Amino acid sequence: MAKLDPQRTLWPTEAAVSDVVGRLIEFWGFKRNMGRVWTILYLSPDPLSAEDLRRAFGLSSGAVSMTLSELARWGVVRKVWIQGERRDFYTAETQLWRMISRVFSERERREVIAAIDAFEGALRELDALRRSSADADVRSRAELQYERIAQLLELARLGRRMLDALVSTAKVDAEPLVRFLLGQRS
Amino acid sequence: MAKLDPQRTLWPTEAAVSDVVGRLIEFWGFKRNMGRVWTILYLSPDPLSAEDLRRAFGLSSGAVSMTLSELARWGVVRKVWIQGERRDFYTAETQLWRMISRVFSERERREVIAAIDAFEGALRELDALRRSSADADVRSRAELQYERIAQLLELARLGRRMLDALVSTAKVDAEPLVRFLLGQRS
DNA sequence: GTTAAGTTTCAAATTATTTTGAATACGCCG
DNA sequence: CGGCGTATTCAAAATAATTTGAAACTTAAC
Repeated sequence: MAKLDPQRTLWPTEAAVSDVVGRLIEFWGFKRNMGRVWTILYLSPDPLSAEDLRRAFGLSSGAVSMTLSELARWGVVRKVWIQGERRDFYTAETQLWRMISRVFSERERREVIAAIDAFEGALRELDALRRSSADADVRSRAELQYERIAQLLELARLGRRMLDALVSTAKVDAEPLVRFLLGQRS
Repeated sequence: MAKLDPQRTLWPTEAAVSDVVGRLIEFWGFKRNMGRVWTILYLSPDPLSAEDLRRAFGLSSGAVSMTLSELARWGVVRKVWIQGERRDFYTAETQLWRMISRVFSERERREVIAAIDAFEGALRELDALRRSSADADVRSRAELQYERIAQLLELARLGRRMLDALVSTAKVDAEPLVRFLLGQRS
């Protein structure tokens, strides 16, 4: 019914771009197929069905289903209703910046916060130790470790601030950050 | 000979911190053991031998050797000579910021640059296509893809600028960047 | 209510990564 | 040179991650 043009085979540029995005994303800790599937949706003028994607990459139906639902969980792909079509169709989120900030705020932030907690806990224990231990060697080792872990903590907090800045910037508009970075180099 | 105190067993804080760093680093695309080993070296007052590390984590000698040489390749761990000791000893790079910027500049940058190249190549092809194709549908699809890939390219370039800023900042001193980020939030 | 197209799930198979440990290489010392 | 203590390498084993495909499930249409 919908005048979709379910392309059978990928254009060379589509193949190349989806591949490079897949690689980038894999490097980033996601599955390569997530990047490839997202890219094809992103480059498609119309929403595509699971079947279209299956054909495009020669994946199994199961793999496509799982990849799509994972992409949906990250909010980078959406299901869309198409008038008079039985099957589901999918589109990519096209606001790149929003996409990235969502992932940052959900995933990276969680990791960094866990690290911060662990560092803080370790600092507390080492502080107790350096005050209470009878053994001078232990005290001095605790001292050193305290200093070093404090450094790690500082770094982790910097990371958290960066993520927060990125995310809150993205909520409004990417421009300010972009402009800052441009300025930085000149 | 050297009055090292090759601890047999890790302190709880060492175990906890090395674990969390391992996780963070794994998340970042390195092996967990790289993070754990680096951390123990970082928290040690004296250089440690491969054997010390093997014992600390219960790894095989092969694994330790490989982990250390990988860490050395990334420049985050160094071999040190110890007077009158036969075996090799290792210390961690303690300048965290320098460490990170080295990894960024070598690894992330490579990836981003590859992506930029691929995007530029795709844009050239699509440009040719939208000018030359006889088929209006093809032209309009090429048009759309051109726009979208241009977005990706812009993003990738932004990423490259961020990495460059980070790295060049780190070369001198992390402070400016830190201060900027603090300012950003206030 | 039944059928059929489409989707999701999940255990098993495949594939990729990491670890082991024995063999080999290295380097120092007498 | 030869022996000893270590370090490195690498094929095989273990483990982890991904993919498959068939069965179970959902939902729209009749």
